Amino acid sequence: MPELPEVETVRRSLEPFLVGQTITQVEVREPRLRRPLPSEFAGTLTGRTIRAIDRRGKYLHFQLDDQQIWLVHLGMTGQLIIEAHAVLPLAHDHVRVALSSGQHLRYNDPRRFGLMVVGTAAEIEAVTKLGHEPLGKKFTTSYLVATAQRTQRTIKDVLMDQRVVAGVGNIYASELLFRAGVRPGRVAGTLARAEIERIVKMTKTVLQEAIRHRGSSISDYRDGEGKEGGFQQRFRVYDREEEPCRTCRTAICRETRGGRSSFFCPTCQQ
DNA sequence: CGCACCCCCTGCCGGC
DNA sequence: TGCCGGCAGGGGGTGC
Repeated sequence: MPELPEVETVRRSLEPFLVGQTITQVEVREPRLRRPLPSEFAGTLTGRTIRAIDRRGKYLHFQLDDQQIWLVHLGMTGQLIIEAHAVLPLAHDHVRVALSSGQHLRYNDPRRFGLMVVGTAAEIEAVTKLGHEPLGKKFTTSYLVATAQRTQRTIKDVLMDQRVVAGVGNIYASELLFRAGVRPGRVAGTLARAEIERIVKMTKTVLQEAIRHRGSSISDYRDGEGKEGGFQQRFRVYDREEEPCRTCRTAICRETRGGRSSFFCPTCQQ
């Protein structure tokens, strides 16, 4: 569910509550996430202090003592929610963390597509294998042109490949391609440089705008305090099949490839 | 190696 | 009302 803007919003919302806190107790109620949590997971986290919270792509990095990183990926339905006090476990609360402040952090994830790993930076890198940050300086037109030229995949598939650029998912891929005026099904290598340039620019614009609106809440996304985002009200194409394009009133089209939907305006996008 | 397909899991929604 | 199929923001493994 959560893409870069949602993960960044969660990071910002948790930061004031968690940085400087020591983990006093960890309860694993369901270890069967995308990768089973090892038996030593709780012991490894207990007693450590959270020095900072960083984000890389759709992953959160809780920086701990001794160069260790607690890596968290929210999958489709994962939530990290801070509670002022211990509360009774809710359905799908798989991991619960008590903090020195007396507050508690719940990891709730109905579909269990999320991931947690504790390890060094090198170990985390081997797990995540991410490309450039879309909002960073290295994500440039030249980089995306070069990447697009050595693949037969569609531009949307390339943008959603986390090894190419880290953090774009199904919603923002459709939204940024609308703004760039490029159809999601175009083969990446056939795009003109000017089109790639618009795509790179709109990737940054749309992600920044979505962060400003605290992400998109379709059904279950919430930030660390349980608050909804607002960017879903600004979607131009995502989940708007048959609805009029906000620019030209043409009906928005939906296409499915590999089980995932793409949305676009057949008039505004070539 | 690149890519298409299928799977993982639960919940919800629409149609019959 | 109830059941069933399809779909959902994620990623990974397999086999061609």
